[in-house]
Amino acid sequence: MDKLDTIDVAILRTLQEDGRISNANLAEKVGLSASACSRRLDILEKSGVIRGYHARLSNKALDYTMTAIVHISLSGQFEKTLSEFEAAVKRCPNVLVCYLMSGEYDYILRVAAKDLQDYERIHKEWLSALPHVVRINSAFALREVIDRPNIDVDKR
Amino acid sequence: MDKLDTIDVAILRTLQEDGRISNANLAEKVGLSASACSRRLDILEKSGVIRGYHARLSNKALDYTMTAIVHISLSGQFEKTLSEFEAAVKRCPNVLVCYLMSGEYDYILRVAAKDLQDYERIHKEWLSALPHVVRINSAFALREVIDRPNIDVDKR
DNA sequence: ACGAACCATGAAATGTCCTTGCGAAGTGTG
DNA sequence: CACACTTCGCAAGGACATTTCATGGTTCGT
Repeated sequence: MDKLDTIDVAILRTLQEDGRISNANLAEKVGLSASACSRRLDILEKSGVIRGYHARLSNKALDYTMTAIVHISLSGQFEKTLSEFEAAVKRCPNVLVCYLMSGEYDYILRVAAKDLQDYERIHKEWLSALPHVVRINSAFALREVIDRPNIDVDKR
Repeated sequence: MDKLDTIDVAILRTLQEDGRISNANLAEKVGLSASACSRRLDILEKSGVIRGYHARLSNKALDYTMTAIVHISLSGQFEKTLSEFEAAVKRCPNVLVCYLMSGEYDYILRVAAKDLQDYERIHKEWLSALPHVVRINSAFALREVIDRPNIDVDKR
């Protein structure tokens, strides 16, 4: 993808807000004909600027009301240690986010659980079983203040 | 929404993976006629189980390659203190996630930046300006190991 | 300046899709 | 059994997506 012009950004911004808008409505919003809009969208998808479309589900409706932030330290920073840990953590379905970090802890995880009892199970079955871990620190989210899927494209 | 049956879960799982699939293809995948599928989808959307559809953009393509995790402590836990802080943090477009937490820090933020210089600007213009803050701790993500939009619906 | 190559566009056409109405089949209850 | 209730599939009409094609604008090199 060479570069994004004003219309591309408008398309991205619109699809960020409503990923299921029809091509016809999208075209009208960004001031293009349907055909031109369809072609540009095709390019944006194929070039990788748009990585996919996803339904955002209500965790509440799915009974996942609890979010835990878990800080983890490993016994070393060797590449083998890291990759073994990462392979294991990827297998846990309750881990939604995992970053290798600079700073005090090596990894930060966001874990979804149904309730405290469910988290206890996850901690026992998954987190405790992760290799090379020397320290785990769990904290629980009391309230979700912000949860944006992406940064607003306007601000790029 | 009363409860989700097997077909509902199949619909949700499919839309989580491909939020822009046509109703006809979706119907075929879950083993329903297009009309029945369209009606069920309508119910799932209106009842709030599906909170929206969003295009997932390439942060790389948008030049947002840097992720910072910011821990923040406030001077108190009074409701007024919290709500003033939250109102302010919501205005910063670079803050993608913000949780009120139990534990050592009061809030955890995920912040998107273009590079270290951009983060310095965000820190100066936004984070330092947040009210009631007594401690800020920034750590940077070296690698994104996992980034799932939702928990896999199968595992509920 | 001129023409060729290139690119993005809008209009039109065609095939597909979405939604609504309708009747039928299944389920639970009095 | 009879009734209410729900969900289904089918069909039809209108909306939509995508391809084709001709046009206008821009960028080159001569």
